[in-house]
Amino acid sequence: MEFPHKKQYYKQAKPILVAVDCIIFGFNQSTLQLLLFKRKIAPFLGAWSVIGSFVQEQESTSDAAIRVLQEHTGLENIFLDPLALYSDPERDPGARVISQAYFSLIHLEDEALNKVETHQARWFDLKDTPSLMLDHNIMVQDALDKLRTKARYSPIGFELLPEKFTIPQLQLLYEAIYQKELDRRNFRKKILSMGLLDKLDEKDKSGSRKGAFLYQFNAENYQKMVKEGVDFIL
Amino acid sequence: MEFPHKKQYYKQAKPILVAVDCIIFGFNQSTLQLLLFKRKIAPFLGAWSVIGSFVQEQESTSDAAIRVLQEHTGLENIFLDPLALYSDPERDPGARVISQAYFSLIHLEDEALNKVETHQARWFDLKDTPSLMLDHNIMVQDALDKLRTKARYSPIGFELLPEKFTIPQLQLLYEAIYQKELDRRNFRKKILSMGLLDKLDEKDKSGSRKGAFLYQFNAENYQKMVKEGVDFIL
DNA sequence: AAAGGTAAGCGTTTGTTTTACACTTGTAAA
DNA sequence: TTTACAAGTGTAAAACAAACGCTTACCTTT
Repeated sequence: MEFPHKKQYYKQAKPILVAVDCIIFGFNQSTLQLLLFKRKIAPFLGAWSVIGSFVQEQESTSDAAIRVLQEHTGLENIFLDPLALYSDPERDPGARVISQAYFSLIHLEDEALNKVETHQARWFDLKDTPSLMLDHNIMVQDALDKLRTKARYSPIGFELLPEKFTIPQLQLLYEAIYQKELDRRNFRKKILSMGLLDKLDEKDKSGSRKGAFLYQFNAENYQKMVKEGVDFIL
Repeated sequence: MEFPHKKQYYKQAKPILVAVDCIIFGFNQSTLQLLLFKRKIAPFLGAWSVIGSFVQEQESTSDAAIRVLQEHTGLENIFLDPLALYSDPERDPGARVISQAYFSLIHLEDEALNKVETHQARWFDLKDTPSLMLDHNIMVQDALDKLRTKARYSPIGFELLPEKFTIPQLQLLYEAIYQKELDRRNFRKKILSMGLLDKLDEKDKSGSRKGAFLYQFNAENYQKMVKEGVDFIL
């Protein structure tokens, strides 16, 4: 079916500015980090905010989110999860703007750290986050809630760690997400029983004299589990 | 802070038409039902679609969803859960329109049934759903997936049943959602152990000679559970 | 008035998962 | 070669889930 004259339909409706905002979490040693940058346009010029942009005419909101992440941080191939649409008519005093928020988790390796810093973005320890403009504080809180929920039924941890990681590292991450301590032995047992980790021959000795074996996430098995509808509750 | 001249900001950005669509599920005896209506504007005049509308200048998307549900069905005080934002530039050949979908569950009592039918909307058995316009088929599928997921960690069942209901009724509902049979005795045990049901003195004798006791959902206990972070996995 | 049929409701047994906690191992530094 | 310390293994008790047999209430049929 062809619609050569798009403009003829929906004349009575009033268009609205649409933006995307990305709440990006990273994990470093034992703390969650949040990616922020200094706003470059008025109003709120110079205020801290999460990374965002307006949605252009020929892109979906997820395309826009991918684009803006690339523009502001140089990062690519990052998985973005829709968080919520923020649409209060009064949320932005600059204009009627609705914003689709996305959230994402990334490996905090040296590369990611450096790329980001050369693009006017900055990592903050989640506990030292400055006050953000507009409703961005709420977005971050919502993203945290969603992160915790999501961590219960999806192997989210692996998105936040480097390709090779140790079990104690993985545990620290879950402890940071849930904000509570877990039993070392039970954690190991449970996570290994899922069959999602491939043990490597290498050890990481940065954490102890003995050193801890490195593991890799087995994405193939994970796909199988998802297909079979298996739960991933930690 | 005052911004008397809203128009001066964000000049470079291009506004987009924003719509809401509501995927409304009901439950009747033992089958899930879907609320649809015949579209009244071009393009796709006369096609079956879920209930929707454009978002107006001074309302949030959730306000718009509540409004449109009221306008099309006469129903009020319905809980609407955000589903997803559909933003593909090509999704509507009539214009660039993005749509925030909501989904909701309602009690299928006589009142709701009748109200709806006098407002040009119609209930379909989920299995007999006609093909829908645009991406509405996808929305319905996404809503179903979300319904199943949500049913795992939230006492969603109670939204779909009348105020007073029997345990066998509740079980039929869960069986319709999960599409599989559950053990009568274990279901009863588990659901009662949660402390979310208040037993009444009345019986409903429509289903059997013996009759089944009616129960009510205890919203207060549920709030407590949510606050304490307890899971509700069925 | 008694017998029969049927869904509602209750309890027990068995197997699995979670929790709690004690002990052993490997390695760099003293 | 001893020490310190995180990494890693094992096990018993408790809680939970799955499977399934039996009893109860009440209408219908005879």
